[in-house]
Amino acid sequence: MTSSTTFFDLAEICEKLEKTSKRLELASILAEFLKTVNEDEIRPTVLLIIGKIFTPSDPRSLEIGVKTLIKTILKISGITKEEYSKEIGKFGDIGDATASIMSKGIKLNQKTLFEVPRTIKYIFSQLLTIVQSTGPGSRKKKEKILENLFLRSTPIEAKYLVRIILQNQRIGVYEGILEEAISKAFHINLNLIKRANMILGDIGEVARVALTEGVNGLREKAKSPILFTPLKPTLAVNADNIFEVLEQHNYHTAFELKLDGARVQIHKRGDEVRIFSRNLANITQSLPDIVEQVRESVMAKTVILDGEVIGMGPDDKPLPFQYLMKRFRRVHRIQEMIKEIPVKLYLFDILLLDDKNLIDLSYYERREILKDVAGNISLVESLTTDEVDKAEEFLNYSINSGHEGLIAKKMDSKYFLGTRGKNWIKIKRIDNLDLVIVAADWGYGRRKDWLSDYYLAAYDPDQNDFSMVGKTYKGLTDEEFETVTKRLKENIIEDRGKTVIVKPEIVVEVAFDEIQKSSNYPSGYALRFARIINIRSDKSPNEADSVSKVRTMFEKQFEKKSRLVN
DNA sequence: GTTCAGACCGTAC
DNA sequence: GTCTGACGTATTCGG
DNA sequence: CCGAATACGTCAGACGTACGGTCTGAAC
Repeated sequence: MTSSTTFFDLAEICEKLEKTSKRLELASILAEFLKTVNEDEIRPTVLLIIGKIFTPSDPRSLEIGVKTLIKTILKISGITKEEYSKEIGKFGDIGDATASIMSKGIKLNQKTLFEVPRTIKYIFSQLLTIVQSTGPGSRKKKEKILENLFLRSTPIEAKYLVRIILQNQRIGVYEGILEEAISKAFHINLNLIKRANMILGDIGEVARVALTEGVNGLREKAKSPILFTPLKPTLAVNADNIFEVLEQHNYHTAFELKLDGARVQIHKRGDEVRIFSRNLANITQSLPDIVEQVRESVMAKTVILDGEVIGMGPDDKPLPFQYLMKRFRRVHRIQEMIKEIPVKLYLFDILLLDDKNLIDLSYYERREILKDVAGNISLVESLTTDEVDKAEEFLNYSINSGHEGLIAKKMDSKYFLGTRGKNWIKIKRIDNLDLVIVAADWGYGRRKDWLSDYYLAAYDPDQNDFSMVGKTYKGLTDEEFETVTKRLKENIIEDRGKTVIVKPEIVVEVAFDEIQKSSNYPSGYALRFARIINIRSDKSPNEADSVSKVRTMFEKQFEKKSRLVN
């Protein structure tokens, strides 16, 4: 049991996992492996497996991305950038490409390689050192550590090191499978594991507690939300129409406005307020105005609140999401920006009140409690109805008020979803345009043999040219990728490696949520959440929608939304 | 020594 | 953020 | 009535837009 596992063992397990696709098998393999890991290494091991080194307890990140990684590998291997890119294209994976280069390119010093005990803990601590180094010269320092790490890696270790650093393991295992594996390894009910993961927000810590303290320890920790430890927020699934939603919820649904902002989870004890983002990052310092408001309005001793922060114009109409982003996560010139871009908090849920756990109450009960706690902070407008027409009307009201749509919440649902599935359902309105594919990127991973990411352009009749308004890789089936790739390959004008310029010929119907101002695209506009919903074989490129139509649609958005000068 | 542009990165959606 | 496909399980269908 | 077909929920992995922050290195 105490036999220590090495990074090599972990890499081998990853290799094994990557080769299997069956979910149950994945969980079994992982469970067996977890049983061999000791108390000291269980948390690092679990976090390394999913390439998610950084959690609420280690809030900062590596700040090492593809570019830096490529740079270091080039340095230690001596190959050219072109050769590396070619290799990446061949494998459709940067990890495999790196392993290939390492196995033929680098003369490893076998002695140093095996002298160094490359335990999981060691690798983890090296990565943490990278995380913790900041300030002038930190870049260089990080690269040096990386270099050393790779110089002491076998090819297979290098492969998974690369993927861990990029937080993209692609071995078929993420938190869901991991939860199953932990459940199997330590014989603990899966729902308890899921609940603990939601409350602790750290799957590595869940595994550690499961191993060291067993069911009872886990149960104790998962009992109730912990103040100042952010918990994973419930998320909503999509639906097309209101009828479908009502059916799903047995006609016991509260519809809430879906605001286009950022999710916040607010923890408060006395005067101490902390605000967390959807991904559990602490963003308190960016929102001092919200902190102040919560301090003044919420009288409860301890409380955890769930809500949305949106940009709000002086005319009381919501601001486009882009404006909010200027405020969120900001650390400089905050006071200035508070005046420039006003932000407003709306609450819609409460998870803890005066140390009492509320997540196991029904939505309805929580909402009633929230009303009393919120003081003069606005609650998200809501409507409880079982009639399609009334809900439809409310949806129109939401859209006309400049919001995204509705979110339907099952009246009797707990905050914790367990195995039940999603009890929150969102309904949005989408727009669409007919656009032309003018270029494409080769795909990655399972899409490596397809041109799978398309540059979309609107028609400009004045210039008889096409002006780009965004990219998309979403909406096509495998079969459609196959045929579109074939067609595009015949139309290649210029081959730039990863990107290919094609003759503008294929017209696609593209759905999107919003048109944004863009400095990235020549047209000056970009589509938010673009996805292809149809291949318009019946349309020729000059029948595609025009740039001026895009502009008109962009301007039209401000009939409902607010806009700030410059 | 200071300033500034650009590359790179993480993270809201 | 959206979307597709794979897997597992629950439910319905057809002989 | 039971095995086969289908429906449904969940998970993972494809990658998009935008923004600000930090570090580096060149120009002054």
